[in-house]
Amino acid sequence: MTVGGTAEEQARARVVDAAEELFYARGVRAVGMDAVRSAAGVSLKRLYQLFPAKDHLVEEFLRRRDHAWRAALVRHADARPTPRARLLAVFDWLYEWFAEPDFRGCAFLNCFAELGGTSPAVAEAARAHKAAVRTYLGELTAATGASEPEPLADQLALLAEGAIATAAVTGSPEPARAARAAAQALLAAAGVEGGGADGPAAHPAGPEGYEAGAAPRQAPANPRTATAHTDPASG
Amino acid sequence: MTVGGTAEEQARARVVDAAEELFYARGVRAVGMDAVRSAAGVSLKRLYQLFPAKDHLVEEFLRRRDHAWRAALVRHADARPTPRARLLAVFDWLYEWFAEPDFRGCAFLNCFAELGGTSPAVAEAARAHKAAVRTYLGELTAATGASEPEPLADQLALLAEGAIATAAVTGSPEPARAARAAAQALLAAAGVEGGGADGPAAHPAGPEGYEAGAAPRQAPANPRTATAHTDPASG
DNA sequence: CGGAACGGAGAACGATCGTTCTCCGGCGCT
DNA sequence: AGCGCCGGAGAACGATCGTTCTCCGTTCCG
Repeated sequence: MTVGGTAEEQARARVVDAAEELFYARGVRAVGMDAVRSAAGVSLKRLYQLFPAKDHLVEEFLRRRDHAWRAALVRHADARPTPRARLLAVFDWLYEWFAEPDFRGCAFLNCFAELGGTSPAVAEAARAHKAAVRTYLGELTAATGASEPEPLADQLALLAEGAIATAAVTGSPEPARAARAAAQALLAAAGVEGGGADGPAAHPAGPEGYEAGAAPRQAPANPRTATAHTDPASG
Repeated sequence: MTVGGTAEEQARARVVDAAEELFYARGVRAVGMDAVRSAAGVSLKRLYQLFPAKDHLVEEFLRRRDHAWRAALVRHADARPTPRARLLAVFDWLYEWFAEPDFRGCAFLNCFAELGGTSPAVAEAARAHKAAVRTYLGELTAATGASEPEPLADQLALLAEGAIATAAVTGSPEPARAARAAAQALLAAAGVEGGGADGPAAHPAGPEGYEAGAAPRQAPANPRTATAHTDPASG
């Protein structure tokens, strides 16, 4: 990890990696700059050369997380052959994410809860992230040919959001299953039916049509702690 | 507000009122004990007599919020005549709550995000609150006579949870409407249909059958900042 | 009326945190 | 070799926070 690039880029990457892990696991305010420093293995002086204030580091953390998280989601979903399968794959991906041992909910929701009341920048980052995800779901929904895709996408977004929050507090990945089932019902009610089998609901990802090519691959989806499966990058 | 009871009880109530408002608006760690002290109008000495540590105050805040929030929800929903109307009324009540000017999401989710990673007590409080809400939705769902009430209740709970989170970050109460529509679709798919009109979806509460009697009224649902409507107690 | 217990106001203390500064060893250049 | 610069390690500083302590006016009881 963090190979290539100038020394400064490597240092930045290591710092943001460390910050991401610590901030996500314990919350922003519970993590001191010194903890980031020692986890990243840089000197305090260098840390402040790279990020003149903790706020900058937090914003960079959120920026990176947004890119990596959405890229991983898109990569997983866009590998499916049909629009309906892509939508349902979103919930399969959530299941994998929830099952990761260090899953602790949505980093944006967490930061919003902690800092959104006092930091407009964090509030805006959370809002932008959620809007981007909602936009992606809107595209997937429109592609299904549903009669009214926008309200349906709103509803599917709520299911995903609720699953994330519920999985976080309960510690169980099951909410992803329930959300998937609900999404299926809502799609059916909107006239979007699956061919025969519904694809893999019981286990992670099906073997059908990976590398379908449409994935934007916007961010490198950092290989830190690279997990075996398609790496939900824990956003 | 906070009339009756011994002086100690009044002081406790004022302190928890102040803490609730401050913790909810700004987050727990962003609020010092001194801010609670001056907002509650008690001396620091008395504050520490009542709550020997900040953790105790946080836990009391969550305990009170859980009771008040669920009591307000139950009071609103149980006033409706049919099980199906009660379930949908949950989302109407969410709409009213989201529309309150100082709404900032679910206090339990916020505290979990901020402290759940380091405080097992807070994590457990959040888990218990969500479980209690889910149980209530389960009862309402079972009363509709739906064929498989438990999975359906899971899905409805996800919709409510997602609506709360989405309303918090977007600042709009609309997610409650989207969640209500989705709930209606899921109920219909489960064979639970409304008689004719769906009851009041466009505006707060219908005038039908208040004081239906089944409301547990477990907590006084503190009258602080008493809003005009049925007081969703901002949980 | 005297004194003792009590409560309020806020200073004080120790810890932590974000941020800056100092010191020092190593490296390149002449 | 001698000199100067850069980066690392970590001490230091000021602010804030949770918690405790001190001081002082009031009040209640004999």
